[in-house]
Amino acid sequence: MRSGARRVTIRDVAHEAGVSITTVSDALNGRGRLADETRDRIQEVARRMGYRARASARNLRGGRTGQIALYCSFLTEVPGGMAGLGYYMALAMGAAETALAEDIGLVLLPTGLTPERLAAVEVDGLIVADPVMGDPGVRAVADLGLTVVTCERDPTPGAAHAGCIRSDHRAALRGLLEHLADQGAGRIALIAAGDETAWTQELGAAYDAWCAEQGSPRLFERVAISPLPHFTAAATAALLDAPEPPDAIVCAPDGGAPHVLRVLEERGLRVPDDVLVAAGVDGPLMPVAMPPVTAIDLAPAEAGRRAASMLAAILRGDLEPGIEEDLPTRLNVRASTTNTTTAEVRA
Amino acid sequence: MRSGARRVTIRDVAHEAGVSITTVSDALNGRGRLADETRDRIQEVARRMGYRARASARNLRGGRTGQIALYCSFLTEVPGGMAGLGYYMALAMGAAETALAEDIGLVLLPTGLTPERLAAVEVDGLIVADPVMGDPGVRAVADLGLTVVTCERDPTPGAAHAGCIRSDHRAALRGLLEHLADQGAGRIALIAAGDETAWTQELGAAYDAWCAEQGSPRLFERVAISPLPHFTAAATAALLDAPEPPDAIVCAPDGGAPHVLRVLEERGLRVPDDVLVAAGVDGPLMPVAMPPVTAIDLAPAEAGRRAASMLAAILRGDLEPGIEEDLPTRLNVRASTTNTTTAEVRA
DNA sequence: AGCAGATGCCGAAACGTTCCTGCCATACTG
DNA sequence: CAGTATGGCAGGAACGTTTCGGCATCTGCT
Repeated sequence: MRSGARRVTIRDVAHEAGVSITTVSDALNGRGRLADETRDRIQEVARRMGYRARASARNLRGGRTGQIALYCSFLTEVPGGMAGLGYYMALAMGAAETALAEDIGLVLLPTGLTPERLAAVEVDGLIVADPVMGDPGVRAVADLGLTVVTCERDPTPGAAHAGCIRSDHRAALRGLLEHLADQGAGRIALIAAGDETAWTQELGAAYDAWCAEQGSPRLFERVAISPLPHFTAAATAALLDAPEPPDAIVCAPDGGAPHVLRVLEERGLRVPDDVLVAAGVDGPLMPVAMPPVTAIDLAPAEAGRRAASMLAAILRGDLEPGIEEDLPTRLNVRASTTNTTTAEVRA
Repeated sequence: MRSGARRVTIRDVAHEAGVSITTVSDALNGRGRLADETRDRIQEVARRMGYRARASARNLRGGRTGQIALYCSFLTEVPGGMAGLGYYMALAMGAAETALAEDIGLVLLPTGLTPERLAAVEVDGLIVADPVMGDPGVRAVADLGLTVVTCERDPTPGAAHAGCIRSDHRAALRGLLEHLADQGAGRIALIAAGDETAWTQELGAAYDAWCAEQGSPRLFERVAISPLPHFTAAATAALLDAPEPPDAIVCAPDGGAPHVLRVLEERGLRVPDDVLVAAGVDGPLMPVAMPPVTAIDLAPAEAGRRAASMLAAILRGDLEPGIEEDLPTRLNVRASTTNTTTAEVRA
């Protein structure tokens, strides 16, 4: 407990090094005109004394806050706010990791924040995960002039943010559909949430394109995201009760696939023998389901890392606003869509 | 985009109200000696102008940061860092919500932080979720004099923090064991992680006490937390292969129960008819497993809220350090431990 | 009237940075 | 050799807030 030891300030360093405060600041921040020898010496002294610039002073002077926030837009749509938690936690951890490495704090914004409350948060920028079309909170912070980087495009008409990390979900779904077709499926059904996010929109578009191209039937069920178990089960039942039921079911929403499995089991249908099942979002549930479920790995931690990195670069001025970055996804093939092997395969 | 509009400062309010800066500060913070009429008038002016004290200035002056951090100690033990994500996300959201209501930002600390890096984070206090015995990061911040509130006690010998939110896991496990006994189980096995956290320690102690008291056999398997699927399956197999296998299995680690179910299914054992199964941590997986799994609801969101609230109160000086608060848990009984009904029951 | 204490408000320092400006050398130019 | 550029550093204002101490004015009391 050496809390009595007063924190070392820039003044202490200047005194110790026998130079002025200005010189110390310039030396540490790489500004000004200094002799290399002086710069090195001051950096050494600062390191030895354990000096760290105080964030509040720097921010006060610079008009910044040194903080970015993470706002999970899609989560607010869920009354309980508790769907896809694993996905968002992974994203948050990735973002926190990268932000901290840049000396930026990642503050977590809870779900269900009013736009006013959201606008009152003191941050330099915002990462919006899965922006929902027309989210009033996102609009509020954008109107405020806050720098925003989204994970997935903002489907709101006219919305333009500083940056975006996105994946090619059309290609990803297409890859999955091709895999299912390879395994012999001809009547592939898709269960997806409404079209509030770019992700769900792209899935729907890719599915429609595939059906048109292959001349295969369009077996598409939209489900509300909450309560997921009930709606997913109902959608599955509806698909199975149709005159010509599917021989493969892709369940897009995070955590929905187990409910599909349950309904199939109740009806005595075997997976993958009678029906193939795949999930749109990989997560801890998928490899442990019975059978393990083929799923698209959206790499949420990497998305968080890249979003934080991009936001930091834009705030620093190293990157022009208005950019997009592509994040590759991966198809994790598991037993639910293959009977030749139960081992996990990378595709 | 009215980012051009300069932010309104205390000086603007003072000028508008025709008083000094000091008077405005006193009026808004409830300090100083002011006529009630003056105080009300200034507050009204400030409200009308949309004034909010700038955090960095306040913090610079006050020597605070206005931030608290959340550190998930148990997560660092997992190489992938990805176990129990749902639990921690719920906790984080609860904490963020309450912190923000107190005008405190909750900054998320990523897993795998070195103690030095952790100590360099600028915050007034720290919430440590599930402190692991001897966590060097926790020790580092405690030595620094940071105020720490833990969720669950810190099992490290000699560790004493400012506050603690804890649940009576002995009673909770005892309640579960009694429920299982009521359902006819006589040979109840426990699968739990090592004894690094207070939670796992209490579970072990409660289980031992129960066995001794009931004279029932002690069927206790400790599993490493990662990779959970493999170890849980192995532990289940070991229990079943014993000369006298259990008729009920309690799987404590978050997300472990489905693996128990899988092994049972592979062996042709029916749940709950042949073996009862229960989980130590409720979560989104449990109600959707096949069959739905009875589990102890640890109320992580509420734990987060209370921890943030307690930490804020201590930092404010409204609460003496050294307190503990009890958080009740709830047993969610589901089909995996009852054949009379499949509906979820509250106990 | 004179004095003590209470009441109501204000001036200015301080928190720790960053950065604009200025000063003094020295080197270079014509 | 005067004039000018440039390298190397320091002074000090500014960021917006809190807070200590102080200055009036007013009230009540002797």
